[in-house]
Amino acid sequence: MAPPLSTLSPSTMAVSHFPLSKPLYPKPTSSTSSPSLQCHSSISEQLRPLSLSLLKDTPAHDEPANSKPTWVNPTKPKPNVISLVRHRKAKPTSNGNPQSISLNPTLLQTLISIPDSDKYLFFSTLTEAFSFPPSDDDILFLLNSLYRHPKKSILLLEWLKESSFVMETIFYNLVLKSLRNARQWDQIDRLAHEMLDHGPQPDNITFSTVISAAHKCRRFEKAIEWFDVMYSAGVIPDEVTFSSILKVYAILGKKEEALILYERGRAAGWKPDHVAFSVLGKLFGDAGDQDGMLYMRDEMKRLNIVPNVVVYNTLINGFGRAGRPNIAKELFEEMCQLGVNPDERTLTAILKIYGKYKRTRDAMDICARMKESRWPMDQILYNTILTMCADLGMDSEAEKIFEEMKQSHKWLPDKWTYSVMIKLYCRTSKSERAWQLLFEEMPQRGLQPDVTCYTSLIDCLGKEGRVDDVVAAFESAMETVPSQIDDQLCCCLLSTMAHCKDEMQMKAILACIEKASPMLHRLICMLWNESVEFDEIKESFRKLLSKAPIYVRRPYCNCLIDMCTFRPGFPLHRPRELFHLGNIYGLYQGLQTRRLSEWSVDLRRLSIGAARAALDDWLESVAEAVEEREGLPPQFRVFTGYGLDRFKSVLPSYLERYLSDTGAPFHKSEEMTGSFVAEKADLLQWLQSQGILSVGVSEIL
DNA sequence: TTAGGGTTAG
Repeated sequence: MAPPLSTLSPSTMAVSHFPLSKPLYPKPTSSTSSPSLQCHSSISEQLRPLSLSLLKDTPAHDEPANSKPTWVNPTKPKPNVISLVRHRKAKPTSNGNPQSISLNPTLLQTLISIPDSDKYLFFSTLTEAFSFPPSDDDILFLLNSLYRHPKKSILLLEWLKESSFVMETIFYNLVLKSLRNARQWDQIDRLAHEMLDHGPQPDNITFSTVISAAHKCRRFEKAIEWFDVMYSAGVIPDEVTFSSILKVYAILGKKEEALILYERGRAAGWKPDHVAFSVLGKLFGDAGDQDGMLYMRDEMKRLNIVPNVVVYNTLINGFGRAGRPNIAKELFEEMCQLGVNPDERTLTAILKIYGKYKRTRDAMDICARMKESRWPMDQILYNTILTMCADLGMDSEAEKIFEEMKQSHKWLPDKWTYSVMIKLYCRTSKSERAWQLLFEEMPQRGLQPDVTCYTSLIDCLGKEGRVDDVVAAFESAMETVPSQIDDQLCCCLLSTMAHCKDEMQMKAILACIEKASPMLHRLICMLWNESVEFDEIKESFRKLLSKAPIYVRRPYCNCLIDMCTFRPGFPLHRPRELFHLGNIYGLYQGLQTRRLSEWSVDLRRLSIGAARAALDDWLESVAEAVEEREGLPPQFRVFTGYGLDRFKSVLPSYLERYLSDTGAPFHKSEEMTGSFVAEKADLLQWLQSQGILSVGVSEIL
């Protein structure tokens, strides 16, 4: 008998019944940061008692953790959360016509050529083709062949019903698959309900297909709904259905729900397979949750499951995303030692990580082994190697690979390749070459540049102060990829404004911004207007940020501060107002540090205007601390960073000049490159001389 | 596609 829905429904079994105020496994403290695959067994140990307390209404499960899963005795009560036996695929037998007739070879083509709307012709063609009831094999052949013709699949099903054929679940399942391929959710939902109401009885495959169809049609709520329906219909999901629904939880970021479902399955004796582990691995990896991934590894060890290539790929990607290149490397070497051959995706994952974390030696090692071991290659991997060279500053190697691709018959450069090369040339300020690739070579090869190509070029041209060329590149982007114009490109336009020489140039960029983002244009007009007050700016800025992706929010704020700092005409208080807003929205966390021996401000990752605002803000906070009679350290430090190339040295040079021009008593630190220090007495006296500090310094010193 | 589930690039 099916268990009551209230105890099994995933929507109720998760958060509503078991609110989790704490994570399911403990996070390591910041002092224990050494990455090791061996030291985390305690996580699962600590998870175990918690899981048992959560799972009171599941069948008793008193075996040791490392015993093999066991539900093999059919006299024991069947687990009611997950069926441990996978649904058996068996051909239907009820239509009593075991011998397949040889189908007219032209029948299929005839059926496909009939217009979808001509139901009469479709039916009469079928009736004519079969002088006696068709065999199940014939029907299955036709349904499989009509996979890419969903409307015809439905018509065939209707003809079978009208012909009083005994309908089998498998026929419906095949039609559902055809509809899933065509992403026709409403039809799928209708057909599945028809099965529930009138038969044939939906089985595990029906529900798995419906759930994965909801996933593919991005109707995630429907996937969860049908998982509930499955239990209420008395069909117990097996491991395939479990993986399908876990995948849906993963996409929705419902980590707790996924883990609780997983634990319930485990408590019922389920031994998850590679697919389930790769779904969980992706879930944890996307969340940057390394403890989750390590817990998963422990689980696999306990169950004596050696990860396959897909699980390794998932974990390597996940640890790369979580900022743990050493663990990713350990996993890669482990799989090679175990004889699990890396595939294209594995190599893509590990080389991406080595590029991102500047692991040149490791990257070269992999490239050498790729040649020796004849590891596989594909287009994405080829482009990833190119990206890696660019990330590692190996520009001449990147150019060599690019030229090889142009000569190649197999791995021709695509728009991704060009995007990498354009970015590389823009980074090294070779805007002419980037321009040539975008406007000449790509069209010659029939490649349509995407927005990232334009964004790289506009950013570079803007930094070089080539405003007319920025406008020309933007106009081209508006013409070719108008729907792709995004916040990142808007940011580059904003940043160009700070480099405008005159009002005419500024108006030209403003006109671009108006076309790209009317919302941003409105905010700029408000910032310009002295009579617009802080609260109005705040609301307009909030609207802009809330629709922008997270990674663009801080650059947006930086660029707006730069514009208000360096363009004449903006009210003088705007930069500090915007910096204050940036703080309110959490864009500038962790800039200031207070230790007993030293207070400091880190300006290294800010734009010039934002750095100036942050420095002024910090100096004021020091003055406030003095006025509040807080204990002060003997020394104060400003981190400005140091730049080796033209672009990276702009901020440190500016800040050095700014500190010097204001007469602030900061001098270059000898023991820490890229920072300036001041003694307490000198700084307080200067703060008082500038009117920033109102109390008398002699009282304090 | 051969009745159902998994992993790659700015």
